[in-house]
Amino acid sequence: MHKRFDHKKIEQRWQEKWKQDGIYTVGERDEKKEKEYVLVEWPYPSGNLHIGHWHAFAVPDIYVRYRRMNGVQVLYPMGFDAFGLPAENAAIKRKLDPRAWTESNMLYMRKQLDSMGNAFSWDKTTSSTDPEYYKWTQWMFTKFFENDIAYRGEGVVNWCPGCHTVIANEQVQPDNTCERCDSLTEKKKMPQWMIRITDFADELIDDIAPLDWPDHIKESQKNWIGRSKGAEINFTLSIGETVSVFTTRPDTLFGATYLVLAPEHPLIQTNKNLLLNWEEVDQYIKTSGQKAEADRLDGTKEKTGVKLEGITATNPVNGEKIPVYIADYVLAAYGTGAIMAVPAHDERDFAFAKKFGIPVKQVIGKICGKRESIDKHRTGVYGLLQNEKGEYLIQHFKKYNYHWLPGGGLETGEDEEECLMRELKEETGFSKLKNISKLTEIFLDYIPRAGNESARNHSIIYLVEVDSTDQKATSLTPGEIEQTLHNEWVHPDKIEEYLRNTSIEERSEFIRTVIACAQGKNYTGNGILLNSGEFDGMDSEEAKAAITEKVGGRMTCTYRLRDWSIGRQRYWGTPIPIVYDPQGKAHPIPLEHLPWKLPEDVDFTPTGVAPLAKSIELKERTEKIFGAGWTPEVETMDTFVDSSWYYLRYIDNQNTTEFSSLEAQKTWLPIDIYFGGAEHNTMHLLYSRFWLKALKRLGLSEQSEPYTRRVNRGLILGPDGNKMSKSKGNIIDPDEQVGRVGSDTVKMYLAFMGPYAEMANYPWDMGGIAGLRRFLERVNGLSDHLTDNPSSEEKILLHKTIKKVTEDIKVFKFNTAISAMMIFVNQVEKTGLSKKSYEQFLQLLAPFAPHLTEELWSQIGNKTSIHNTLFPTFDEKLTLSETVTIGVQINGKVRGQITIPPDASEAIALSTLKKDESLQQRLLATTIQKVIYVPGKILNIVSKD
RNA sequence: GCCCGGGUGGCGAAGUUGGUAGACGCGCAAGACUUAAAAUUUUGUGGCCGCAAAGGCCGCGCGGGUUCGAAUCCCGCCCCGGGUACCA
Repeated sequence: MHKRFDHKKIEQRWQEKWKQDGIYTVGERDEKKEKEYVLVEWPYPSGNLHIGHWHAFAVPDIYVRYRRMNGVQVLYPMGFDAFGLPAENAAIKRKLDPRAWTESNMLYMRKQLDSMGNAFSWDKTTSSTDPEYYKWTQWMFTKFFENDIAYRGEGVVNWCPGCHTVIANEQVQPDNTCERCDSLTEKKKMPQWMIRITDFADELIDDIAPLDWPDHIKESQKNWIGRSKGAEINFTLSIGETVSVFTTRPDTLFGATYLVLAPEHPLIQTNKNLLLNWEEVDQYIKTSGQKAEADRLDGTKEKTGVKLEGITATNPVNGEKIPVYIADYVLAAYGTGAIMAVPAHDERDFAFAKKFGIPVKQVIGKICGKRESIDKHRTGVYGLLQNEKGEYLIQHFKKYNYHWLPGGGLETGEDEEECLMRELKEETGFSKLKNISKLTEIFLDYIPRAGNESARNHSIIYLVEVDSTDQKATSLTPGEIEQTLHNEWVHPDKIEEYLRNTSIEERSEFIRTVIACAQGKNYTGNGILLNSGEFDGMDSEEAKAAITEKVGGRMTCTYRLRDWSIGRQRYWGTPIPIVYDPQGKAHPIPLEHLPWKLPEDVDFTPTGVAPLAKSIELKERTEKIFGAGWTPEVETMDTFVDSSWYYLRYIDNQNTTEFSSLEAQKTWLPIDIYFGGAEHNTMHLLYSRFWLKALKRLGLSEQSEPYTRRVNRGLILGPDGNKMSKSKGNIIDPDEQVGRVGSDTVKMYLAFMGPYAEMANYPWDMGGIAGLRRFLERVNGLSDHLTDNPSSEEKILLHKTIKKVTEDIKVFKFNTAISAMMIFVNQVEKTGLSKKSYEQFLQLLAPFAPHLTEELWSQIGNKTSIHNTLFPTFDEKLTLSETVTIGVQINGKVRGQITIPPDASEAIALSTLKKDESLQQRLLATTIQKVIYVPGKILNIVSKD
């Protein structure tokens, strides 16, 4: 029965009681219990909790409470990531003190967080802006500095010439202008505080494997680091300099037809006097300097570049003189900032070479490679043309697409081979073809035909020998090479062996490659070397090392990952704890002077000078402590630094002598589950993983991976299906919702929207939340259905429900857990339930609706909290069904159903089937050919009319 | 562009070691209660054909394939979202 309740009163009563009794206080580690560290990403105190915060914190609380009720000591801390740009912007715009603004926000948001009624471990809280926190951020930085993990280097920034300052990527508009003053911004190299994360790149990749993370997150991390193995090879320039290039494909060195330097490459500036077209080059450097990296790498845009007139390079492997270009598709920060370009085997080089008329030289051949669309050339005939050297050229003959279909090709009196030979000659222009023979045939596809039937089609590969006197077969002109670029000559023994030993799938793959070739794409895979002197016939992989060795290069790895630039010319951040002596040398600030506090006498209006440089107090403080002429570092740290170690502070937040004791780390780490948004899957996760590894290297931690498990959640959208934003006016205010329907309802609605660990988008639905409120009101009325004569069905249903809820919580499918409880309530409202079942049901619901269940729990006379009871368990025997209804299919179409025991034999299934009249009628009309019976799943009768 | 996700009724979704597609909730429709409305409650509810029942056909972004059987596996596309190194 539906029964309204006063959620405000209930929530207030129990939140106060819980606080009073401290039931969620973690305190010391209780060794009698299992531990679980559940972490959620700490919020930025923007001023108001939004509904996304509820989704992020209230829903995992279900899991936390479930684990608590399993007797686990759960750590579920919360704090604030409170440094950052918004506070500073508020300060500039509204003339507020960033600290005052931030602290009042935190105070208010703390109240809002309390309204969730979560089992937060508030006794372990911390905040990045607390001097007792950033003291340790600074201290760790000084340790990194002393151990060469942090260093003064060069980084690329967005420079706004109008504001005379560095601006964030976010402040750069799509047309590369500054959002504040509309000046055209540029990329500028500046001295920067850097962290040597690249030193840890291998560990960061290799240690991912054992983690219990979704594969796609591991994948993005690996891709972000982007380790590629390759070689560094030196090319000598005609001006006497040497350029080192990085290539992942040293095996293609014979195919290098030009060299490309990044526009920022240092050799260009040092040799500008030798360039015959310096003005043009200089102009190009300036233009590309304005482009965003993503634009430079955009494969759909036309490649740009400038030839360096007056310079050539020598290919070390064959002495060929090749031209040198600068082009912005080469990045200064990646590899050596210079590449050898092999247009035949790299798509970008190919596009560039085509545009600039540079020769294309093919040096790799292979049978299978990159997949391309097969829609246009689904089927047809493929010839392997064999030249006098005995090599094969794979050729796809489009003209014959329909040759083997009824009504195609054949002329009177011709057999298939004669027909093919005649048409091949017409198609290829080869006049002297001989000895055609069928080599293999491959099922490629079904192709639709007029009417309903489809024809299974063959693709057929013929071996066609080309007469050696046929000029065309032995010397293709450059134009023809361009045209049939990726029809590859392949060594004969390889191809025959390949075709003999491959599966249908691999042969299909082969055909697809052939099709790709016919479409004029270039080939970027591995293969067998051609046109490569003494290396001809060698396998790509083998050739990589061999060629590198021959030219005196070295095998090496390079990473897409760059060192982490952490300096910010901003006020509201952790001050970088460095002072400079009168000679300008950097010194770390010793622990006794930490926290090195943010000065307060600072004007943050952007004037082109870092805000801290304007502080007289900071300057005086520095001189007072370190001596006359000493100056402070005026940059603050990237906020990603603050959030790289907060989980270490939570577990030892009162420690005044260490950032986090080894003992605390041993006790609580690693974090068992880290809930968070997909937006943090690459950078934050990588930075914080790095941080722990760096600490370990310095002996400050014994751990090497912080997060055992990572779970991403989806995104809550506005009721209109769009992302919530002020301008769209579709923001759902959680306070308003909680005031209207209560915290339990909001929490359960968020949990009910969809599976939690799924990165989907969920629009807010006002009707949907009303449904959850109704459910809770029915739960509130459930005590009216108590009966002294419970049925056995009721008990079975309860145990099935416990089982379902338990299993679903473990995999964060709170939506289906709730649905199971709804089914339970729907049923027992009709049939009644025992007091014992009622109690167990409340316990089952307690993690989802902590306030209401606590209230009802006390109403039936319990004196202690429901949240300190043990979660119900189920009896497996009671959850097993005696019968199951399965579908009956006839030729794969569902025609009825039968009810039989789950483990019934096929004979029983069939005899049951015979009792069903309408099914029996159908079967009598046909001849049964085959019976497929999967117990508990399906009975399928395959028959023929 | 590149990397990583997502796409199933009017809506949120269930169902994935291939086995009755649409549980549960919302919405909608009809009935009960009520002077009336709200609330509550009962029943129905993927689409099309059919008065109805029976039944049939079609349906999981699109196009193909494998299979006795495909939302699920394979191939090729389209659309939407997140990240892209100074937003956090």
